[in-house]
Amino acid sequence: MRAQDGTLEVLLDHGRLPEAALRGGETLEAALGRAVDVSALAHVEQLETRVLGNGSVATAYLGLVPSETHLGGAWRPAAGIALPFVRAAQSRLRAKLSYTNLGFALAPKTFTISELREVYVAALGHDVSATNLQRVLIRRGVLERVDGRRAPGRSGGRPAALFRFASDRLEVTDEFAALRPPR
Amino acid sequence: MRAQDGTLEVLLDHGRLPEAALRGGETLEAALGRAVDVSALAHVEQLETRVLGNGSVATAYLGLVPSETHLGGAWRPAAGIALPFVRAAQSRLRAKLSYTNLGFALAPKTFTISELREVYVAALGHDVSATNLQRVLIRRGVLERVDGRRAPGRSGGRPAALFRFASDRLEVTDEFAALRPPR
DNA sequence: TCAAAAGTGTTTATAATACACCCATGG
DNA sequence: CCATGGGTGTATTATAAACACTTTTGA
Repeated sequence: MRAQDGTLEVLLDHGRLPEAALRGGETLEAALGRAVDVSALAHVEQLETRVLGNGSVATAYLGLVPSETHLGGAWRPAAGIALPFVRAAQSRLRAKLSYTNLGFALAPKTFTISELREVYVAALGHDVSATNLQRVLIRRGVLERVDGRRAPGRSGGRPAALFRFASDRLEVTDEFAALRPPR
Repeated sequence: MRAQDGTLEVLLDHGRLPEAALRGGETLEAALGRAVDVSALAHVEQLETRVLGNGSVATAYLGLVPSETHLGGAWRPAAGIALPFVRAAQSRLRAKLSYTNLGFALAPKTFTISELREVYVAALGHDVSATNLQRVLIRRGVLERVDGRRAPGRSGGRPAALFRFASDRLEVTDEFAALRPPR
């Protein structure tokens, strides 16, 4: 999946999810490597395994492509795809954006808060305040300032500060609000 | 897994996790039914699928047994078991207790807050305040009062009110504290 | 009447949202 | 100098932990 122009998209192959058959002795990840170009994926995680109608067993993965990475193929808006695996991927993504640093896998290396906001809006499917997004992620230590500023467009405006994710590996940045251990 | 006498336990079969081979065309759940008595499980969910050393593919499930349900076999404290599947199950359980009503699958049908506290302590691995546990779960609508009280023991004390879980199916009762949609 | 266990009232802490206002730039 | 987009300061809200205190029982 990727967040492009405010929309969450899925890469399809002839109208289906990309797939590859498991060869004997091989790891699941090795088979995944034949289905997609994993070098383009900033994050991969396993979803559900199910027995399909034809009796074969399928294990689905969620792979995330940063918006600056080019990965050719038929990208389609995730909202229009009713496959259970795609639903599962969307809901997993939405949840993890809330309590981990997973945004790193969708955003470019450096970005303005406005650009990051657009990524979160695409993935979460609801509006996000740039002001609060910045403060939450800074407080959690997920975002870092980067030198320089983005020049404003033709219509003016204050130049935007640049940020990056402090880590490019999945980290749980926040415990759940409820039932945390006593001090 | 089950929470028994303040300890989280795993059911083993000859020192291993119970397992069954998948027969052609069969669902994964059907195979699961040959590995364990699923009628004793109040909740089942899939964990990870991995290729084992011998080249076979294994899909692990987490099944929860209420503490009042008798399910014979070799129950062992989960803390002493280093298997990756068991670790994954524990951490999944801990997380879901925080933001869902999953406690219904470990607790008896009706219980006092003290008894429920013991279940949560076993599963979470840290102390839990009965006072706050009650208030959080009541506020969320997860717990309901039940008529009657539990008589105190020999040493006296106020009789405890009885409660039950409002639902016996998994429900997400609380959004994550962060990044929730605007009103 | 005292110890034990259960439960309530109230304060405190934390972390998010909401919103008014200030800053920097292009035309 | 004003429209535009970026950013900060501060108030409000939500939710849970902490803790003092009250209730109800057995002996």
